[in-house]
Amino acid sequence: MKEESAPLSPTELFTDYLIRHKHRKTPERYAILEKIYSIDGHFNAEALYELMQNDYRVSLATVYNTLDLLLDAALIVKHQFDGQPAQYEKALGASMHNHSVCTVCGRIKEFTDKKIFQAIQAKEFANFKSSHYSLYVYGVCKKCQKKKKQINTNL
Amino acid sequence: MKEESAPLSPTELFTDYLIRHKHRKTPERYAILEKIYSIDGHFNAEALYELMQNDYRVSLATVYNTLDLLLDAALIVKHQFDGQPAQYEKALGASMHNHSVCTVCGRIKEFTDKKIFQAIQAKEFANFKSSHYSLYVYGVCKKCQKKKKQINTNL
DNA sequence: TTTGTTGCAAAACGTTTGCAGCCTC
DNA sequence: GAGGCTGCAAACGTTTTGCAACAAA
Repeated sequence: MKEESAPLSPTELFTDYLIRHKHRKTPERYAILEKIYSIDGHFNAEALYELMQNDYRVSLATVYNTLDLLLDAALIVKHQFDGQPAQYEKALGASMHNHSVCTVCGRIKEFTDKKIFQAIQAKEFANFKSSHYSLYVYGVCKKCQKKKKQINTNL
Repeated sequence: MKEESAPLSPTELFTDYLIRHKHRKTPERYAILEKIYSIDGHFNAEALYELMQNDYRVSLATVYNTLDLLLDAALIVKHQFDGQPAQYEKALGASMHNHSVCTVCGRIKEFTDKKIFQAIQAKEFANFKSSHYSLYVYGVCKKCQKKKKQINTNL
């Protein structure tokens, strides 16, 4: 059985990145990466920091430092939803998805759409090498539609 | 000449919104709206505040307050690019555009694409009434591609 | 007259930074 | 052994808040 182009694990990719950029391979960094890849869905720096306290204790500063490295290594993705602190999620193993954001309650849901994906993938830039994208569709969720209707009726 | 469905001006729409939501029609709010609609492209709260000092003086708190109202009234759009303070832009009269963001230098450019636009417009949600969207394509701009190449070569 | 809005300054918040000691290389 | 990395706490910059005075309704 041939093994050409076996997919590299997040850890292997991170090691690769650290070596290439002449950064040190500290236990803190690997502990954070592992924790992140055990999380499904979004998380923020603070929440990750709290989670870490249970097993491998690291400072919040190191969490931020490592998140920056992982971002640069394209192992995680960062989202900045309105009033909230920055949200992160793993970049590997998760399906490519978009986000719908309720402008009233802030609720965020994920969705996928083949046509949208293809249209964006097909886009060619003259002076720009694109790597990934974030699409946020804003609107009002079902729950909040009711509330809004009341306001408009009461005018 | 018939005049059915004459397009309402930002000011008219704002008045409408304020009345509907039982908010007061203060001169500060209209001054801010007017200033915003005189700006082409992005701006942040601080920059808007500075600009206002020249004609109608308002406090920074009022700027933030009014930006929130205009956001809710869908008269402006808000963007949260990475390290930067929140960026705003008028929602009416501007062409629907997307943003490409260089992950190295942070440079942001606008672009339009009919197919992407149509694909997103066509998307139907089961429990969500969409109103607008933001698409951020991340990658590396030409200038920064050179720098990166150097790093990877030097490894 | 009532009460939402303003300006001001202080506080809050997420994130970054400076520095001494530590640990990878 | 040298220099990058860590933890800690203090600093930072943006945004929010509390409050007294003001003004729209």
